[in-house]
Amino acid sequence: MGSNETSAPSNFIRHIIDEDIAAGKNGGRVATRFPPEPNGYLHIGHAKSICLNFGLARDYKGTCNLRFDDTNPHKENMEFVESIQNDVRWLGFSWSGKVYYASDYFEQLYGFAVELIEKGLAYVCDLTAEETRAYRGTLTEPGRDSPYRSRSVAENLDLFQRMRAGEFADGARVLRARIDMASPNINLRDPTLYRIRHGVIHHQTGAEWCIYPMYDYTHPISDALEGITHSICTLEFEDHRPLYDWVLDNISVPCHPQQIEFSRLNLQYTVMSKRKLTQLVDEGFVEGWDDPRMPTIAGMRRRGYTPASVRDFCDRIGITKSDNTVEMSLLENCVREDLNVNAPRRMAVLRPLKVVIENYPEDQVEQLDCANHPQDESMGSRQLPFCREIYIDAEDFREVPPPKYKRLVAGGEVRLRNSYVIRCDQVIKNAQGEVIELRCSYDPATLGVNPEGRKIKGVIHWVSARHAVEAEVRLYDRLFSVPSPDAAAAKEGKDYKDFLNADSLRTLTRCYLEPALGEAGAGELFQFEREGYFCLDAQRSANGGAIWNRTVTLRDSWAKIEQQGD
RNA sequence: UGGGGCGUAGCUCAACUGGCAGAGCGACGGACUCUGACUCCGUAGGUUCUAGGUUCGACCCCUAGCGCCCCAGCCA
Repeated sequence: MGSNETSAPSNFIRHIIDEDIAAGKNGGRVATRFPPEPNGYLHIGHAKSICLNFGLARDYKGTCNLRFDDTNPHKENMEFVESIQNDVRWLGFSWSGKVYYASDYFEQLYGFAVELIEKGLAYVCDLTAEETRAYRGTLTEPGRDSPYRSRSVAENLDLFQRMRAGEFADGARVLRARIDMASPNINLRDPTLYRIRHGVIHHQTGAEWCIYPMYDYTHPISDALEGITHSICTLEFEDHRPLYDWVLDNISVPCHPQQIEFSRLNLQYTVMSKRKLTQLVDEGFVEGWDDPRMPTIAGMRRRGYTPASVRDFCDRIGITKSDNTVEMSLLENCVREDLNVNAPRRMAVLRPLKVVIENYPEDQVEQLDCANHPQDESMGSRQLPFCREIYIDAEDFREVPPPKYKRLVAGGEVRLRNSYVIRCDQVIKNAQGEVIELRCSYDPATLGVNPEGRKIKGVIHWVSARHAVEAEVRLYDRLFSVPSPDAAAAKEGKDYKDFLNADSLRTLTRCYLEPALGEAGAGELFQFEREGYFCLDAQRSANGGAIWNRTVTLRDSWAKIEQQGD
């Protein structure tokens, strides 16, 4: 849990709630709900909604229900039901009471439909889907009444009962609200309330029903039945609010929740629609819903994001009604800020270059005591073996250094982090002229102290070649090569998948880690000094070795300097 | 050419409902440093979508435009 779990920043929804409380509305009670459909994994956009709804309950001493909006069994399943609960819990929230399902209300929903029929406000319509569309009219032209609109109450009651009894085939009839086919709001042109779906096994209700209620009908009633006070959803449902209110105004429910809409989150260099994420998974563009490149909660967890960092992010982006696309750097800042404080330091060499310290005794090994965190003594220390052969990162040596380079160069000196100062005496190359090994010498007087009379500017990380543990390291980059894949696709007449970043995953094998990392457990996070933050994957590599996922790099001002030099 | 929304710094959001337009992130510069990290200090960046109007005074109120998003599932 985060260190400073205060209440979230204010926003227009909190203003509304403040006013409601001041006015004594709902007896000062605040009840929200998070209503996902179990047809996919939760993503960072859902996290925004979760933090909002559960955060409201937390800050106003109210309640927040977890309710599955499970009215379309064709697309839903238990894997999603379970992953969603998992992800909400992981984010650090607990729902009030039991887990709710819209399907819990199927019987009541049916009863309210009968009530609407009896009031002459709903009718069974025999139009096909195509005919219904044709009768609906267009954005600029009104629709026409269905020929079945004026059926008698008795006939509607009989037909609806027989729909439930399974007498009619899929698509043969639907139950529709009787509102206004000429409404400028298309959602009010006699929307469908129930459709027939034979042969699907619902994950909660099995084969009990062959008619299923629609979202627009189910949602307001579920909210009212649960005594929700503020029903918060995203902007695209704004047009549906009159229908939400119409349903509640015309049936006998105990209360009338207020629907409030806010804008969904867009994040640069990724996509957020469940349809697209499903496609990336199903068509194998990523390894699964929890692929660390995915903007899913499961993916971010596997990548090494912490719950606190995700919550912090959600607090910082705010809640408004404006369309928005948040920069990836904000998300990255949130993880770095958390991990900088909480992740123990370790050393790992990702692109090994052998270094032999020729003046160090062949059979000697020193155990160096190293702080686990430079600013936090309470994190303790660990032993780090040092010997004659070590590995450094190939990037930390240049035969011909670029300007401002302050790592190891031929004939130059550098500080080995937590250890001695060494000087490069000889560069050994293979037949192709590639540097394959360095011969160095160390200054025994530089352990824990700076050398006399000269300033060593560079500090590089290293591991003992004799003691290192080997591992696979996966470096992740943005999933897409453009900030807004959807916009780019639309503009260039391509598919969003055409903008997938081919280098979003770089796998490094034969990386060498300091021995202490050999004892890490799955999910553990460390800062590999000078490289970034890394998380041990629960999976093992093909040869049974450890896999470390890079959560995020360290901020890298050298990369900028280097780029400017080019 | 219907209906519903939204326009404040590069990005995301504030601005006590009419009283000197701010913050976080990012960018740039510097200090410090056994992580080119962290931390610290500083700088730049605004016609508040535009044009009128009301007012002593407008991001806020009024009028007219402009731009962008959403809606024609028996999806949610």
